[in-house]
Order: sequence, then structure tokens, then C-alpha cells
Amino acid sequence: MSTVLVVDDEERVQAFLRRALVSQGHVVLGAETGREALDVLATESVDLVLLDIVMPEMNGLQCLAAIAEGPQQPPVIMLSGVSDVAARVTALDRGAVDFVGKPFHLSELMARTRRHLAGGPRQRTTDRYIESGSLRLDVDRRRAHTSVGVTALAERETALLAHLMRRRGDVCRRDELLHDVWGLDFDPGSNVVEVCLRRLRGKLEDLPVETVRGVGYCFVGD
Amino acid sequence: MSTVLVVDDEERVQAFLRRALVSQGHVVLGAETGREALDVLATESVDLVLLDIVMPEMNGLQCLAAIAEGPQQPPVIMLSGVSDVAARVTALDRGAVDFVGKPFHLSELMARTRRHLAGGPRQRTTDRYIESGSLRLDVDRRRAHTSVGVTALAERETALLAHLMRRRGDVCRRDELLHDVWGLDFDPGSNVVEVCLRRLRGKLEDLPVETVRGVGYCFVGD
DNA sequence: ATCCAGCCGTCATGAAGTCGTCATGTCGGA
DNA sequence: TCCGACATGACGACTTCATGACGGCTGGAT
Repeated sequence: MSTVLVVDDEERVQAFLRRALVSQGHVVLGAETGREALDVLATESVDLVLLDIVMPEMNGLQCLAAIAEGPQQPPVIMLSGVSDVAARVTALDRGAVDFVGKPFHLSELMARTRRHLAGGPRQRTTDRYIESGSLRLDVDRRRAHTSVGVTALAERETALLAHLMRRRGDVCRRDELLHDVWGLDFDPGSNVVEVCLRRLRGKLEDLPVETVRGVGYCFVGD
Repeated sequence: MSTVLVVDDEERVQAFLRRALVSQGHVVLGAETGREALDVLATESVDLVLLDIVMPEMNGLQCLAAIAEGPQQPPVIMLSGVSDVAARVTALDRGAVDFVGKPFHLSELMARTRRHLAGGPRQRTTDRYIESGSLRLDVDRRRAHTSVGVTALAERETALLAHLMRRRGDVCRRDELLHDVWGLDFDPGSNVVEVCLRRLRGKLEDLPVETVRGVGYCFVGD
């Protein structure tokens, strides 16, 4: 996956972050001082740096500046126990991509980590909702909001509707749907697609999906 | 879902931000001048303001000061094309909760938007209470205050509910909960999560937590 | 030390939801 | 009219979740 460098002089924080990052599938490098961090960056390819501000010898802000001069400039997320606004501004000004105060919630830090790693597994947050006219699909929660009300959808139904809505106006061929929604590269010889769409139509009154005989289906929203 | 007011005199920036925010499920109001923004704030309920600094007529800093005098004081995130440190410090000193330089990464701005709409980590880390609708969780004393009364919760129950409430609106995956609430990086092969949630549901009538089959749970309070 | 109450993980079992398949009905086009 | 494609309703295997019960454990009170 990706390589993350954790720079913190506290042993426990190091271990804590390492565990969390490893469990997310990342390779984790550690450094206990700014200088050590720069050494690592000089030799290892790093995709993201988590950098504590308060450290002995060379503090995080100095280290951040040094990283900006170095051979590679991975994104840096600053960690800090102080909620000092000035430090935060300085850090962001000097090129840190994000700033997280300690104590932090692990999930939040992990979310930010994912966000700043190129093509992270959770870029999907941007298309959580798909809208068209009066219909809004919440892909995460699998709910369709219509003018009538809110309807819960099954996973497969959500995937199918999301696909059709993302390609609104285009005709989605049957084999395309089988490939993208069902992950099948062949025709199962049954009418799965029709049945799934039928269930959608049953749940959502006036679903703007029309049948293109012999080809597939087309979402015709706004 | 929240209401966000975007104040920027540039048409393109407005549209750009509007699209991004709508896709996150927010209601978006627009204003092209500071005065217009104040008018909106006088009549509409707004949860967050994105405010450009450089504007004709009344600039962002003046507008910020005026907002602080107004009927409601929603959090304000300042946007600015200038990288002037002084402007940033001034803005933050005058009560802006965050400062983002243009050009900005959309994902970063959205992250900060979400953060400040969710109640902000500045308070969150120290916040003893987590509230949502008629439900209030006292994290320290492990008590849930509802419209019915006060209920004592166990430690694990409190941690789970706190996590779900902090991420209200988001679907919390099972493995995420195991990681953040139980500290497990692997699946114990049992139904701990379900059982713990069951105990919460047993103690708190009408707990607004819905299950997303095959994924996890989602707190759906206002 | 002993007992008791609450916490919390595990398990067995039942209920509910998911989803592919099939049989049959219906419709459109040549 | 006939054929093929789609619509529809039902069924059942399967997965996942909800639920109640059990027991080890711990900390406080007796």
C-alpha cells in the first residue's frame, strides 16, 4: 500500500500510531527526532509524514521546513498537543497539509491519513450522494430519498441504481451492468438484472429508468 | 444535512463550492457581497459560513466582525488567495474557526467543513458531553440523558455510543468500530459489536442507530 | 476471605433480509 | 400471428443480525 513515516519522540505514541497504520495496510517507518526523520527521508521513499511538533533537539516546525528543502516532499500532517492557533497557522503556512491536535481520535487521524495518501481507499466520500431531480441516493447508507419519502435499499439494488444514475442519459448495456454491478464477465443465463431492476421499481415509484429493448436500461433523470 | 453559506464574489468559485457541498448532502446558500451575506444570516438559519477575504464593498474581515455581532454566530471558515500570515492570524483572532488559502485542495476544504459542522475537534477532544437531538451523552460520567430520563451506561457501551455519535451521519464499519472502540485490529470471530449495541438499544428506547447490513451501524440523529 | 453485583465476551438459536433462480404472464416488432 | 424479450410473482438457499442466556472476571462491601 503506502509508506508512512511517523515522527514522534514518545515511544507510546509511536507504537499506537504504528499499530493503527499497519492495520490499515501501510508500511510504517519511525523516527524519534527531526534529524532521524530527515535521514529516513534521504534514503527511503515516503508517501506521508505524521510529524509531532513538540520534540527535543529539532522541533516539528523546523523539521517541516527542512523536509520542504529535502529530496522528496511528501505531504505532512502535523500533530500537536498545543492548540495554539499561531502554531497551527505557521504549520499550514509552511506547507503542512493538515493539522491535528492531540489527543486526537484515531478514526479522525486515519481518515485524514487516507485522504492525503494518493488514491486512498476512501476517496469515495465525495460521491456519497448521487442526485438527479427529486431523487437522491445515499450510497453509504443505501437509502433513496424521493419526494415521497425515504426508502431503504439492498446492497445490490443500491449498486445498480448508483451505476445507472452515474451514467444518467446513457444506455447501460446488460453485459456492462453484469460486469460493473455483479462482477460477472459472462451471462449467467438468468434474468438477475431484470429482477434487480424490478425490485427497484417496486420500491421507488416513478423511477425514471426506461427499458431499451434488446440492449439494456437507461436512467433518464432531469 | 446542514446549511452552508458561501460568500464569494467570483461566480466560478461559488459554483465550484456549491457543487462540492451539495454532493456532500448540504443545503447551500450563496452571497456575493458581505452585505448580502449579512442579509442571509438575518433571515436564514446557517450552520457554517465559507467566507472569502478579498471582496469588493465590504471585505471578509469586516464581514467576519459583523457576523460576530449578528443574531447567530455560525462557525466561519475564511478563504483567501493571499498567503499573508498576518491576515490569517487576524482572521483567526477575530473568531474564524479555520483558514484555508486559495487555491485549496477541495478534499481538504471539505474535510474542514465536515469537521466544523460535526462540532469541531477543538472542543471535541475536551468535550465531556456529546449531544444530538434530545439525546445527550455524558462521556465522563457514562450517563445518557434522554427525554425520558437518565440512564447509566457501562464503559464499553459509552465508548461505542460516543463513537457513533461523533460520527453521526456516517456509516461506521464493523472493523472500524472494533478498531476504535475495542482496540482490535482483527475480527474476534464473535458478535461483540452486535451484542454491545443490543445492550445500548435495550437501555435507550428509540436509539437513532440504524444497521447497514454487511457494513456496520450509523447514528442518524438530526 | 467470601459474597454479590455489574461488566462484557461468547455462544446457540431464531428472525429477518438478501438475492439468484424459475415459471409464467405480457408486450412489442417483424 | 408468432417469437423473443422483458415483467412479474413466488420460492428457497443463504447470509447476517437480533436476542436471550451463560459464565468468567473484577471490584467493592460484608
